[in-house]
Amino acid sequence: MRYLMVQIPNTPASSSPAPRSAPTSADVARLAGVSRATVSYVLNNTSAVRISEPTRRRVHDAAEELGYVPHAAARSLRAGQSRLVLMPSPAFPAGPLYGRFVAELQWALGHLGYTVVQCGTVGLHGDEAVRAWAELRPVAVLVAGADLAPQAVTVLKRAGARAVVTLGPEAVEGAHALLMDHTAVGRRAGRHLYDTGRRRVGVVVPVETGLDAFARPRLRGVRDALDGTDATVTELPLAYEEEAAARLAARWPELGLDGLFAYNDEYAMLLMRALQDRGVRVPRDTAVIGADDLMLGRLLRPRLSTVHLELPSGRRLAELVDRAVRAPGTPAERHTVLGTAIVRREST
Amino acid sequence: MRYLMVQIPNTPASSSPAPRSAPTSADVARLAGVSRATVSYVLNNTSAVRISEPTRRRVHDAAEELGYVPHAAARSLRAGQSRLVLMPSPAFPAGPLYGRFVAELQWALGHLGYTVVQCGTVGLHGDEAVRAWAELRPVAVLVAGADLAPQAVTVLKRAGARAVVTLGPEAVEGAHALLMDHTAVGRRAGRHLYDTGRRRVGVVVPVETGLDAFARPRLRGVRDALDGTDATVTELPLAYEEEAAARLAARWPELGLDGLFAYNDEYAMLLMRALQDRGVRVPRDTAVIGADDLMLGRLLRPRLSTVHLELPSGRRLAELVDRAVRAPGTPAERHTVLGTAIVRREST
DNA sequence: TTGAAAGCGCTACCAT
DNA sequence: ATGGTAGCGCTTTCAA
Repeated sequence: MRYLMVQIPNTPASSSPAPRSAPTSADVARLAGVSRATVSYVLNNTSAVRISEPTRRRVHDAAEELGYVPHAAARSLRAGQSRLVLMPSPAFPAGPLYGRFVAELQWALGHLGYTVVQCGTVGLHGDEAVRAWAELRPVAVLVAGADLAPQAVTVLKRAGARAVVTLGPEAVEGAHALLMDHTAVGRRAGRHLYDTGRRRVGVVVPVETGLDAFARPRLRGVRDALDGTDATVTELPLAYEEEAAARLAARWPELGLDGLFAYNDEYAMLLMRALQDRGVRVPRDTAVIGADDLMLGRLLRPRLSTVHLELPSGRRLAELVDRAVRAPGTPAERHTVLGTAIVRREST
Repeated sequence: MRYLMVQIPNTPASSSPAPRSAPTSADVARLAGVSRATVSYVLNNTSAVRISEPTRRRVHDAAEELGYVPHAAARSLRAGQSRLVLMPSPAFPAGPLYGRFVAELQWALGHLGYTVVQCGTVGLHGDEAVRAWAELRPVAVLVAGADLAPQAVTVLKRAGARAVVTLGPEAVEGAHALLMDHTAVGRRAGRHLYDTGRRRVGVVVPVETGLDAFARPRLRGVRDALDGTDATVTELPLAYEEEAAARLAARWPELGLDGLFAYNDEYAMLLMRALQDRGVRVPRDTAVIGADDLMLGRLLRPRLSTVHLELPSGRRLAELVDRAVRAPGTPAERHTVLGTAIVRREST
């Protein structure tokens, strides 16, 4: 292998850009004694062009020697398209369910050659947030939760997003939708409580902002399930705090409820504990069911019945994204993807 | 306001770049009847240049009319530096503690003009992952957990990262370190158990990969605290599964332990439940203490004693990053940032 | 006060 | 099989 003297790279022509030392493809070309074009061909394995084996080796060696890492921004600027998939993190604290889903999705999209990044939204108004996302020119945007205006989709698409996908209770004009119909969760729970003989059903609705998008449909699902029966539905606003749960539990006798759908397993644990502390027997006096099928439900006594949620497969979603990116013209798909199943344990 | 005919932007000179329609600053300039330079001056509020008020208005109006969003990649290419702060998400499922910390940090860095993104690491070997990060040319990288080779720091710095910060039990050569000394957690727990009269102490060590970086130091902390006393320390490997906990609980009589530090509140809940199911009385037979001070600890019966963790303030970390970015020459700082405190409830 | 133009790093077209 | 080169969108210097 030959070694050449290498110039100090990036001697700034104008003084303003901060001097940087990351080796560029020009540096690799110089060291390998070839042109920048050849470097590009070799490192990208361009099939339309044949490069001789010795040249290939020289380029690879030079790249390794310099620790060359391509510049994604420059590449996507030239390509007119990035490989970036943007996932705004939801406003509410994400549970393990969502965490696993994201991990699986990142893995699948990674294998398809995309770079997935999550970005926060805290402290930005809707418009600002969407602008911030659009500045990154992602090739696709996946939004969990429902807070996306149709206009936002337009902005993102104009900024080059070839796929905008929402995961949430409602579809948005112009965007692909993975509809997670949370009324189904409520319907399952309501139906289960009814089938096990409960007639005065309370439904916890968290007061925490950001959870509304899920809590409202879950409540409505219970109403749907019990509509036209002799059962009643009582809405129970609840903050995720011990004191709030204790206050609610104190009112339990006057509420006279014999069934409770607690929004999810965590709120169920919170309220069930408060109820037990007040002497309410579960399930005899009041049956309790949660949702999400978290580990903690199995550890409670009585073991918590729950609505198991089947989130969409990350692999399938990755394929949807890839398809949409490759054929951006196709109309927005809508899939209903939320599987639900009752897991009956001891609390109902 | 005047309107001009606007050309179809981005008529591709060569056919290869995918045709795109995002308006550029040139489009804004055309519509406003000024040069691209003027557009840049106005939209960036460049103080070195005075632009007349009417011109400003025309530019702003044109930008709004077109829905112009600047192209971050082009900007950072020109600037030689991005505003991107990269946070690789930890391999293990992140709890609410970490979630709040990240949210606070994003907020603080956002206010300083940075764009924070989290990127996954699943399915990539260490080298590949670091390369993938480096391609994005982040101005700073914040790594939680300990899996960062000194060589990785070099790669990132050569790729333009002006600050590499690790948050974890160990410092890495060349990187700023926010040292979270988890032995302190173990020491607190061990000391507390000893002070409350326990002498045969078990310490849960999760078998889940990725947790080792925290579990080992916590175990060592307990050993440190009890070293030279008449107390014994028993290491208890445990998977986060009911069956594993039941198996461990079945061995409890032969283990003869009167104190337990369960790694964190979740493992504490898991094992405490299994112990109670086998008739072990908590705290009488065995005292149990967790860590992280999660809500669920307050809901258990007996209420779970725990080691409360004080994570570093997001705002302070944001300031550290900003300082490091502005003055990249400064030597790596090391701060010890993990506050710990015993929260004694009923389980000890 | 504004405009022309260079060039950041990269890739793909068209020569050689 | 390789090299020259234009140009992606942006900012900033220098000139007008």
